[in-house]
Parts: sequence; structure tokens; C-alpha cells
Amino acid sequence: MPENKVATIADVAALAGVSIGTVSKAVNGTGRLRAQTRDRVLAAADQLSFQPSPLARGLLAGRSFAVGLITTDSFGRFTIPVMLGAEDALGTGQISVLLCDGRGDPIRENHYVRTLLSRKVDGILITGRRTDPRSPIAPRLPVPAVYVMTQSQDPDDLSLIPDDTHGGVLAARHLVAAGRTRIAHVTGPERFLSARQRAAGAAKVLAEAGLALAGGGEAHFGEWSEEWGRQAAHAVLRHQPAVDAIFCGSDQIARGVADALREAGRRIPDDIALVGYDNWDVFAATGRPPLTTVDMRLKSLGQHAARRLLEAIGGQPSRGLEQLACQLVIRESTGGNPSALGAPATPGAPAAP
Amino acid sequence: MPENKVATIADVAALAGVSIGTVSKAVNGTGRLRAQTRDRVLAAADQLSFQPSPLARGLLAGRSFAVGLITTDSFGRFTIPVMLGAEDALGTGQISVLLCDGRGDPIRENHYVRTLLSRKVDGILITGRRTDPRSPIAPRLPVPAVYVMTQSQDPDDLSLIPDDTHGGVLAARHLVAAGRTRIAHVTGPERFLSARQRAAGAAKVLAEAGLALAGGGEAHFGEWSEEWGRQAAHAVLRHQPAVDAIFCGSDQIARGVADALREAGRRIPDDIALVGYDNWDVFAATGRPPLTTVDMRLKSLGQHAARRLLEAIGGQPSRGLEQLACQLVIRESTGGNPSALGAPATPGAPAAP
DNA sequence: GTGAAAGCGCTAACAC
DNA sequence: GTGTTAGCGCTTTCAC
Repeated sequence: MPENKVATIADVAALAGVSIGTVSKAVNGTGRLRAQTRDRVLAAADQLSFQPSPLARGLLAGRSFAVGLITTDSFGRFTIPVMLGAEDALGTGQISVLLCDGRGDPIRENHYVRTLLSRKVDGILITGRRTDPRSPIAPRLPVPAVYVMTQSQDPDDLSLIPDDTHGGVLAARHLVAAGRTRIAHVTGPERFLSARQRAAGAAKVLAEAGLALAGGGEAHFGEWSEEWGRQAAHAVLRHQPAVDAIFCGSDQIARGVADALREAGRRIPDDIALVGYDNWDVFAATGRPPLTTVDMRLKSLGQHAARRLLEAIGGQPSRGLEQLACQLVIRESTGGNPSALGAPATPGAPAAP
Repeated sequence: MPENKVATIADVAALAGVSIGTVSKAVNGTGRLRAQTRDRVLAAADQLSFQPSPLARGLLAGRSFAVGLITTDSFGRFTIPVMLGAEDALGTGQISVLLCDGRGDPIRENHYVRTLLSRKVDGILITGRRTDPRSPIAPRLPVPAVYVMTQSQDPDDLSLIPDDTHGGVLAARHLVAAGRTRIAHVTGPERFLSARQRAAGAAKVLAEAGLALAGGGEAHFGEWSEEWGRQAAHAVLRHQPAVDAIFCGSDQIARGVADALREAGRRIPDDIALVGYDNWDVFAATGRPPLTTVDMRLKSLGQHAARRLLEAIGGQPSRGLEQLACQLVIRESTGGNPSALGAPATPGAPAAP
């Protein structure tokens, strides 16, 4: 066998002195083989560091042992961890990931779907950066698909998103447990499902504790920006100067709120406790002070999605919407001892109802 | 032909009433065919939306029409744009991208190289998040490889990185042109090639203008963090209270510097002009004030790398180190009218020497 | 238990 | 010009 070439099944067969059919059986553990023969073949395969060509076996099996990963709107801060989790869960299963950047363009998405199908992918993962429902990537796909960090409008599709209601619950519960009673909520645009769910989760906890939202009784919907955080902080201080906690819909907003509060002479967490959302290190871990925040466990979400896709490929499809529990990461902005709360014991397990 | 199935070359042949060989010729434009026949075949192919199976043609050609993308240390802020650029340049060439997350683990990298080779990829792209040389991913790879946003220690490999010296030049030149004369430089750890190059570029411009670095005559090497930016700003103000400009090695550092300066009562840009590096939107575009900064044009870098890889696959390999010109993005922190300077007219062209 | 042979979808060389 | 055929590397019957 030539030196600088990948070994084929024929090379192994020649070296082991058997037929290629026998090699196939030995390598795949199929058929009945004498232990001695099998060992000899396996040794030969090992010696040549033989790896069956996915191309060849794929041609026969009608599949490629690869899945497509289509991003709805490029790769961003939210898509990356999801992607890494998926790659991680898939890679160990010998399944490769084909990258497709849809850029939010339906025509591009469609093109990619066709390309992926012509490549005979085993399944397709569709990621996004917001959890709101979107139109299905294609009608009647011949392979399984999982939507993750985005949601298909078709309830027969499987979609996985973080449990933002639960995230809101965790944040509010933490503030209430810390004895805060005048809690405001500053978050992104109301048209985002995630903003509404986070607000709803927090509102539920406050209601159960007999409290109402501070600073006007309503959540402050605005933008996902620091600038909005600064504006909203001033508004909250005007409406409710005695506010003692602010739950922010993102770490970026929290950063703006923190800056505004500091400039207004309020101390965090002594005067006002602050909770963020996203656990985005550059804003949360290194802020002044470091931020207590809700982690959506995006990597777990990606792993989870990949496992679900593998199950579907294996003939066990799921459908509907699954929401993954969030995790509260406690840092100085709420005065707590650093720790993490709220995640289920088993990583990747769905949130409790 | 069954409804819910991808058409094969045989389906097209049957529909067009020709042999599969003829279909192959028509579709690939090879051989001599009567125009009438070719049109008929093409029409049939179109009707069935036939796409030749990359699996089958790959098996024959010994290649997969896909390239592997191995990240040195996961996907981060720097890798993503590079990846998107590469995917963009490759996708139009009908080449798919296989994603592999090396996580900085040589064993994982090795595993992926083997997997990719067994998949018969046409080439391999290796990305990183710092420009310092690393050991080659494998000795004597049987397919072309391009290192991008990282550098192979082997000078026979092709490596593409941003021209950070040029970035430093752009930043310093802009400040000098604005009439600043007491310019300090606050940047990341000296062990980073990029930090040293940026500092060297700036030093060269200052020397040509007959100036020395303010605040101690030396660049302030430290960490890539806001916290270091704040610390260093205070140190600079102590050593050289009359400083009128600070060039920062990253937008994050610039953010810390800006906060510290504001808290010390200095106005930006009136008292002190500020230039960042990275053009990271969440820090640069939305800062207080918006930051003039150096953009490494990472997407172009990725596109460029992909094109070079395609050239190498096509039999025109390159070798050595190529550095891509940066671009200065002017915003309020230097008082300039928003605009962009320093990029070559042709996107993707290498920096002038 | 093991080998021989068919065939997955396609391209390229060679007949006619 | 067009059809026929071999074969890419593998899995899977089916003989022996």
C-alpha cells in the first residue's frame, strides 16, 4: 500500500489475508466471524489506521453521516455557543457538521436546504438568535430537522429554546429572597418573545410575594442596549426613587443601568441590587461590580438539540416546543456569595413545568 | 420517479430518453453533444431539479467538494467573522464547509485531521484567535491547508493574519494628523505578537513625526481588559497629566480608559482623543462617545483565506505569511467626521508593504 | 465462517 | 454524437 495515502478496505483485506467482505464484517461487528479472524483483521486495520470512507458507505446507505447546520441570521453571540454544543454532541457520534450561513435570507436558506439534501445529510439543525416563531425552513423535509434558539411555526416540528419564563422566575425569586421589595424590570423590545417571557416570569414571582413591579408597575420595554439601560435607570429613579432592585433583560442593559446608577450616586448592591441576563462574560463577569445574571445554558441547549436530532435520525422523532431551564449565576451585584442556582442536576434536561 | 425523492442521473436519462452517459456530458458540459439533445437533457434535469450527488462524484474523484475548518481554540469573537467570510467565499464555489472545534487540544485537532482526510476534504482551513505562530496541524498533509488568524511555524505553510503593524500606523497617523502630540499607548500583554506589532506601528509613526510616546515613553502592556484600561489610564494621567491622546490595543481597553478618563473629569475628544482596536460594535459603536477604532477586516481575511485555499486546491499554492491591511473607522472619540480610512480599494487585497 | 458478486450514483474511456 | 462499460470504496445478500 502506498505510503502517503489513506488505507482502503482492500488494503486491510490484503494485509490480513482475507476478503474485503470479511473486513467489512469485522470492522462493523456484523455477521458471524471466528474470533481469531476478527482479531487479525482488526489488527491489520489498526496498523493501517484504516477508517471506512464515509463517502463510499454513504453512497450505499443513501446518507452522509453528516448533518447540516443552517443559521437563520449569521452566527452571533447566541448562535456560537449553541453551535459549539451541537458540534460537541455530534462529533463524538462520528457525525460531521456542515456549516451554512443563511443570513436571514429565505432564498439563501432554500439554496442551502437543497445543497444539504443533495449531499444526503442525515438531518438539519436550524439555529437563530431570537426565540420567536419563524416559518419552517421547508415543507415536508425528507430528513429530520430540529430548530434551536429559534422556533418553527409548525407545531409538528421540534423546537428547542431557553425557558425564559423560568429565567425571569429565577431572577425575581433571588431578589425577593434577598429581601428586596421595590423591584423594577428594564428589558428589550416587547415584540421579542424572550422579553415578554422574562417579564412574565418575574411578574409571577412578585405577585406570589404580594409585590408589584416598582417604577410604574410595568416592565420597562425598550431596546437591547446600554443606552436604553441608562435612560431607563433614570426613568426608574424618577418614578420610584426608593427602588431597591432592578432586574435587567440583558447584561448589556444591566451595564447601562449600573453606569447610570453609579453616576447618580447609588451603590450596587447596597442601595440597589442588579440582576442581568445572558451571562455574557465581557459584560457580566468583569463589570463594576460583577453581575448576578441568568445563564441560558446555550451550550447545553446545542448539545440537547444535537441529541434530539440524533434520536430523530435513529427513528425516534420528537415534536413540539421544549424549553431548557436557565441557571442563575450569583455575583456581587446582588451581594450574594458567588454560586449558581436553578439548573437541573442533569445537564441538558428540560425545565420542570 | 418517486415524488419525495431526490432525482438521480438515471431519472433524468429516462425522462429525456437518453443514456446516463449523455446526461453526464450534458450536465457537465463535457464531450460533444448535439445542441438539441443537450437542451432536452438540461430541460429534463431542470424539471426534476436534478443535482449530481457530491457523494457519488466524490467517490470517483477521490474528493468531497468540501473543506474542513478547524478552530484552534473554539469559536470566539475573532474566529466567527473569519469563518463567515470563508463560508461566503467557499459557498459560492459549491464547496461546503465541515466544522471542527479543536478547542486548543492537539489530540482533538489530530482526530479531526484524520476524520477530515477520511472524508476526502479538498483542503483544510485552520483558524485561531491570536496571530502568534503555532506548530503545524500535521506534518505533510496530503491536501492544501491555509492558516488564518493564526500562523504556522512552518514557513512553507500559508498563513494569513491582519497587518497589525499597519493598524498601529493608521491609528497613530490619525492622531498625529489631528494635531495630538502627547500620545500614550495602552495595550494587551507583550507576549502577544499583535500587541507588539500594533505598538511598533504606532512607534514608527511617532518617531517619524519627531514625537515620543507619552506617559513614560513606553507602551503600557497589560491585559486585554476594561479593568486594565482603567488602571492604565490612571497611571498615564499620573505620569503625564498633559496627555492629549491614548491609542488603545483593544476596544475593551479603550472602554476602560474612557470610563476612567470621564470619571477623572477629562473630556473625550476635547481633552484627550481615544482610538480603539477591533471595531467590536458593542464596545466601539455604542460607547460614550462612539470610538474611533481599527478594524481588522476579519471577514475579508476569511474570504481571502478561502480564495487562497481554492487556488491551492486548483494547483496554485502559495506559501509564507500574508498580512491584510486594516481599516481605520473614525467616530467621535477623535472628533473626526465618521468615515473609514486605510483599506485598499479592492477588498481582500494584501496590505501595501 | 468466509468469499464472491451486486450495486449505491456518478464520470471517463472507449465503442459504434 | 450517443451508448456502453468499468470502477471509485463500501455493505450486504447469497453461495459454499
